[in-house]
Amino acid sequence: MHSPELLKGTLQTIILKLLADSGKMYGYEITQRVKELSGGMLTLTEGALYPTLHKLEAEGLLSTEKISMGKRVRKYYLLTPTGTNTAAQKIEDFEAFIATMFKVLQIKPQLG
Amino acid sequence: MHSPELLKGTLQTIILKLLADSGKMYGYEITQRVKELSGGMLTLTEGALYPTLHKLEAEGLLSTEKISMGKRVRKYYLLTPTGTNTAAQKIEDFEAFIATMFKVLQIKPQLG
DNA sequence: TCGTATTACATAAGACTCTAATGTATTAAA
DNA sequence: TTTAATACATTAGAGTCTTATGTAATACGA
Repeated sequence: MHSPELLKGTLQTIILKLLADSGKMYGYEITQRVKELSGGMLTLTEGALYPTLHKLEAEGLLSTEKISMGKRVRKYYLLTPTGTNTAAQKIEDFEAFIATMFKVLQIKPQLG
Repeated sequence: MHSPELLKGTLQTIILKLLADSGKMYGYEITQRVKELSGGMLTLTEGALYPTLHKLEAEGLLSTEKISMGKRVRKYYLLTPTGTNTAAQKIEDFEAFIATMFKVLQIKPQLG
């Protein structure tokens, strides 16, 4: 991203939405999915991702499953019922934020 | 705003765009204009606004004019040529950010 | 088979941006 | 006359990120 500051506050929303859509994902998978969906415009750094995943788990929004892949252990994250509600709420908040920003900046959403 | 974290990174964009549209404004006027345009959803705190104005001035994006209103002194901020360019760039960055977020979140802009 | 890239987890220091609190002073309105 | 609004400003602290670093398994090409 040209303006990484804009990303602030959106990381939790992104994680929760991806998990809501995909059921369960592990950390590295999330970074790859974001890169793919954004067409390479957005890259999640591990220093941001893992602390956020741990925080969301500590808050009861996510639960984890460890799956052994040979000698390697993958840690899958899943939404809890609370996490599912929060995911929906975060999406709404984001949409409201965008609508407000369009008003304040007096610009219109671009389609396509 | 329900999610004040989302505002992070957008303050400079808001200030520069308002000045681009209005020619010149003073700090308090900016807070009122944002409140008005957002329908009360967004309130700029002075602790965020003034340091940002000073920073933008120090970076050469804004210049100032002090106007005496009786015993009170208003400090008007204006875009420099560089500031005008940066304002346009920040709007573009914001629009690109929104487009990317819609892709990543797999949602669509709401019209109206 | 040896080195490099990728996969996969994680932490820590520091930067940056904001909120909340506080401060000063003028002016308008009740 | 006292409260609200106007108008400037600073500071401590919180929160969220980037950058750097670390460990280790696996895949791939030379």
